[in-house]
Amino acid sequence: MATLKQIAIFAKLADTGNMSEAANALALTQPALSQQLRTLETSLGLKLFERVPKGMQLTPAGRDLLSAARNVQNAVRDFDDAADRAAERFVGSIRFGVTPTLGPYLMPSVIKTLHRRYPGLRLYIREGIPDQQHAELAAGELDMVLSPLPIAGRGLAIEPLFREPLRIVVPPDDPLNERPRLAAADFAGRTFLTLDHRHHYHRQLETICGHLDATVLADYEGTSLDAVQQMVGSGVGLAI
Amino acid sequence: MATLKQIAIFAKLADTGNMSEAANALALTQPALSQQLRTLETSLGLKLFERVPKGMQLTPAGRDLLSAARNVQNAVRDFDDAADRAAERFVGSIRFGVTPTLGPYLMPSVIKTLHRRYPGLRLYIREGIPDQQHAELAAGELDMVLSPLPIAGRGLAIEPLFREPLRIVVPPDDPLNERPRLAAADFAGRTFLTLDHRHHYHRQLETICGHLDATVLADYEGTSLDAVQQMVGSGVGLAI
DNA sequence: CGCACTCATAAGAAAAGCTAATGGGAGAGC
DNA sequence: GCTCTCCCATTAGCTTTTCTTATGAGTGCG
Repeated sequence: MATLKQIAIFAKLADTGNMSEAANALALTQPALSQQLRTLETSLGLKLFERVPKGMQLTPAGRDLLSAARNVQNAVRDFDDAADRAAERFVGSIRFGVTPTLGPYLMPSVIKTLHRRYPGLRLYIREGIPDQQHAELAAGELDMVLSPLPIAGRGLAIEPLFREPLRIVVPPDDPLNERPRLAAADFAGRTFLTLDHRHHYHRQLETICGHLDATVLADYEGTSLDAVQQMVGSGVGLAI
Repeated sequence: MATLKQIAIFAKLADTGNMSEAANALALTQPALSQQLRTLETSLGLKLFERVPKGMQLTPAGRDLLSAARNVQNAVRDFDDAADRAAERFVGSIRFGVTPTLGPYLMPSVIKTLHRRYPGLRLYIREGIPDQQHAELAAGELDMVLSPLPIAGRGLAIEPLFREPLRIVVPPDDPLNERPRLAAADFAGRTFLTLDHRHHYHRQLETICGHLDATVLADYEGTSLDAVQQMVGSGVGLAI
């Protein structure tokens, strides 16, 4: 029997035409998505996608099924909405903590959507260090938090939203740009910029630099990724 | 996140108002259904049913959600139907083996439904002993089989449909009818009627009679449950 | 001819789900 | 008023499913 997850995978894959991309968008890994798709195709008894070298392409049968799949997703969304209304969630105020590494990029559209769908909702958004916000969450000073995983959750409801690959930021005149492919050794001795050291991001970076024989620049700890990127542009160091 | 199984449980429970009954109809046990319902109510953040002494009664919130739940089920059914059409299943002929213990009671409505929804389908129905039909299935002489579980499946696709409790059949003038409650010892020395000994049902009965210190009547092996019931009525023995 | 991008597969680990057994509470009947 | 009976809830252990990490294999491109 088809599951909701399989239907979500089917729909997202039809949108992206790319397994890895669809998997990231659904907070899964590519093999997990591959398996689920195979399970779905087997249980339906038909092939939904043609595997072409550059990705996945809907078969005629897949095209026929896609609208039915979206209908299912809409029906589920309506169900959830009805539950939200019945529980009278999304009225009153919600105190929402976001991390500076994600907030500036996601919140604008989130705020817009929430305002449109829940006019009775007042949203208080506060940026801050994840660890501190987790403490505030536990203390009841925040209602929810948008934060990088993993989180040590003690009684928290955690919902993975998506996965996102890390990328290295290199200034335009850097010799690394000449290299066709980068290996770990290429970064030996280089310096990386970071955010405030209490960020999850900072600890990740230290781990990575340990593997790379690179150092973390201690002088400056920015609070926004944009600032860090600017500094990379002026040649102070690299960033991730 | 709500799952399709939880939505099915919600809907069936609203129909029956009784957990055990809903569980049987969904081929589950009562605790499994109870857990899933609790998970659903928790994740929705609201109580769907009021637990009253005589069963489960929809709350106002539950009533609001019920139609949305049915919409989801309809959307899924449409999806499956679209898959069936795309795969061109249900055209041509299907050879369908049924066991005599289930066939006479289920097939009439099944046949009607299939004819209505798939006019292009020709259905050949054959009654027979489960073991023999399993062999025919493996040999490609049958396409599908309706049969009691469990089945030793070697490459078969098995779909549990429902659970059904066993009941004891006692003739009207039997002293057992006087007893308010029956214990295993009450059946010591009694005789039970059975079907053909190759039925799964027969083996079940032998196991049960072993526990009860009762005997299985060897003289007659009927082929239909109705016949057995008739014989119980004429005082030949008991049945299950 | 190797590189870079796909998706598929395998093995081990983690999580979810199920069953069987049991408990507890509220009516119904004697 | 007491017991019986019919509910649903809970627990513990097991089975099944699902995920992740690591790896393979095919195809177009420079």
